[in-house]
Amino acid sequence: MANIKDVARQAGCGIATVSRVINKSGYVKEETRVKIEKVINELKYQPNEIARSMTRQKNHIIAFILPNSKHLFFGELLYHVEEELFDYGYKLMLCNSSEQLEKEIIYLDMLKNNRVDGVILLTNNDVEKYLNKTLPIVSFDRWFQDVPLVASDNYQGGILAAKELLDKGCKKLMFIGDDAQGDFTDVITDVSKRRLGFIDHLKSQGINDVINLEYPLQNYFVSENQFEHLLTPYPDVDGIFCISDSVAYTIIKVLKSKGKRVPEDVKVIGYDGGRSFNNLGKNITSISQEPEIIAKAIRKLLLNFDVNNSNKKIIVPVVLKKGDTT
Amino acid sequence: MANIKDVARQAGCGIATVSRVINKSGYVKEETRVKIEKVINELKYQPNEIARSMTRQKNHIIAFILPNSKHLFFGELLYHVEEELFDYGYKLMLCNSSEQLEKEIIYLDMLKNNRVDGVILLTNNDVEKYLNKTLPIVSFDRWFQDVPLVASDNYQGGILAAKELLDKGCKKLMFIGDDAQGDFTDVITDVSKRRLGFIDHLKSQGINDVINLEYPLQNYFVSENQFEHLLTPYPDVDGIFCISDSVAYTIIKVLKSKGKRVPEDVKVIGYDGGRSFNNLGKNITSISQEPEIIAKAIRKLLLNFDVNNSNKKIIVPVVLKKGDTT
DNA sequence: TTGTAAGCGTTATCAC
DNA sequence: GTGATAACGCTTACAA
Repeated sequence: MANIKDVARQAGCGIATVSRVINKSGYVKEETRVKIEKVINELKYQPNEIARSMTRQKNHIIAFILPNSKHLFFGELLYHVEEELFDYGYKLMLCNSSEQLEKEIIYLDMLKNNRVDGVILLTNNDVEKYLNKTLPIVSFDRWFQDVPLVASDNYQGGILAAKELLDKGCKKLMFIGDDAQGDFTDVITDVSKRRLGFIDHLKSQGINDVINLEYPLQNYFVSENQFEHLLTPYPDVDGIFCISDSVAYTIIKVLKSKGKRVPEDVKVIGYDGGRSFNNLGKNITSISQEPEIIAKAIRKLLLNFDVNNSNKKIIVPVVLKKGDTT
Repeated sequence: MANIKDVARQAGCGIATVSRVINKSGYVKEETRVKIEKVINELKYQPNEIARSMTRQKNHIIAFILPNSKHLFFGELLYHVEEELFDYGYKLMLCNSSEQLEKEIIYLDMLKNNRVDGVILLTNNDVEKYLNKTLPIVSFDRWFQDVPLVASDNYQGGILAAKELLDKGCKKLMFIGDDAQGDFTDVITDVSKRRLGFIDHLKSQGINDVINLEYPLQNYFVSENQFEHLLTPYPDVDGIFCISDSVAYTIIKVLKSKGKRVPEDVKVIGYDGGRSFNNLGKNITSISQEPEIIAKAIRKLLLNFDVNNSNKKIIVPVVLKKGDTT
């Protein structure tokens, strides 16, 4: 494979001039430029990106640390993030953490040694003390000290869900989620505002007896058994707002197994847009966040990263998408 | 950030010795080794991977070119491939092609310049002439000249589907897919063996009037309208084998809209394992391929790549997973 | 406007 | 066992 020296030799000039041509930097006489471009084509020369990274000490790669790519919302987000970065000349390195703190730590370390240009972080773990403050990092949905944040308007999502359930005449309401309200972890997740918005709005309407359920973080996979157990004490609930579509889906199955009809007996709302579960049966009514818009926000924060202004936030809007479960 | 020179200076030795210690290569006196390791810890030294890549002219990164990460099966495959590579010390670069040949070509070029260690290719496009034969490549489900292949046992999958439909008493059978049988593309996809296995088995049972439908490649997203149109001429079909779960799902919706009951009136089988569509309603009966096993096969072929033996194949087994649609 | 040369941080060769 | 030193292929002063 031809290198910059070959081009210089063939074109009868110095390598610096070739470099100037490739990078369109500095002055080059039109005549030499043409000559060099000709040689570049003949030799099919293309600059070695590793060598370029060597001088920059950056490799134009952005790493995305996330639990997995198996859940639809993550897969979607991943897709749009990659597209967005591609448009800006960056490549994406995928780092599945499987929600394990240890793996996140290993990755964070590795990424530093690899001199990636930045990291996107999506986690429920308390990685705060492992974050290298020199490396540009953007977090999604979880708040860390001095780390820029992108989140959907979780609070508003909670309000929208509350309104919908009230509209549909629900009397006995419940919130259920693993959104890390201090009982089980110290990480501050923006996601917990779904719960807050929900409860606050109901309070504002004079409803104070919301059943407020929390269960431990579970790597996003929850069993029916677990929910069965949680729901049993509340047979008269008729409206449930779930932290995610995935939870809503499981809850609906549990309700069915208990002989409840959805939405006739109990109305259920999820979060994420319902796209993952609009399949053979019902569509879930869901608070929808747009992965494409989130991806753009992340890219914006990451590529304009500034150490002195690292507490920026972008909150992306949400809407209620009516399905068949309310 | 400390570099190898700092360590050498601090330890009072040459950088070559430090290098030997880091890489556990060559002889180093126990005493010096201990001394150097001590300094490494003190300075929190970690080798710069870009510099390492510079000498190797390889960066320990494997790229995965695939249509997208939004479809569950792709998301799953991606997840397991990343895990598998991680275990072997490689990182994964995600390259969404959105099924566009142009984007695949750009990526192939880019990856060459980035000196990735290898590429995993999942495409329906005819990229054959853009494949750099010096770069280790493994293809999934599509056959290219001199490119190692991993595929599920598509032919066997077809047979299993045929058997199941016959077992369940179907009389009028149909195959439907975009599996590139020459009418619309030149790429040879292993996937088309699903069709072959299905039809061959039925023939062996004396059934020769299988309705054999093909439609153009569609970036994996197909509309109900399209299928509605395709199915209309065949109102008496009572057993359909679909190229994928995604297609099966849409077909089922179309059948329902036509007033057919599944599985009472028509039985439907998908391909991929049914995991994507086991949601609020029925589970799809499906031929299941295990992404985890596929990931291992890909890793094996890729990391043991040998130019002189580039026509290796690994066929991974499939099973029929009974759902509610047959 | 152009060329020389000094990095960038490793690994690997080759004397000692 | 160990240490100079030459690659690896580029960018970027600095000099001309």
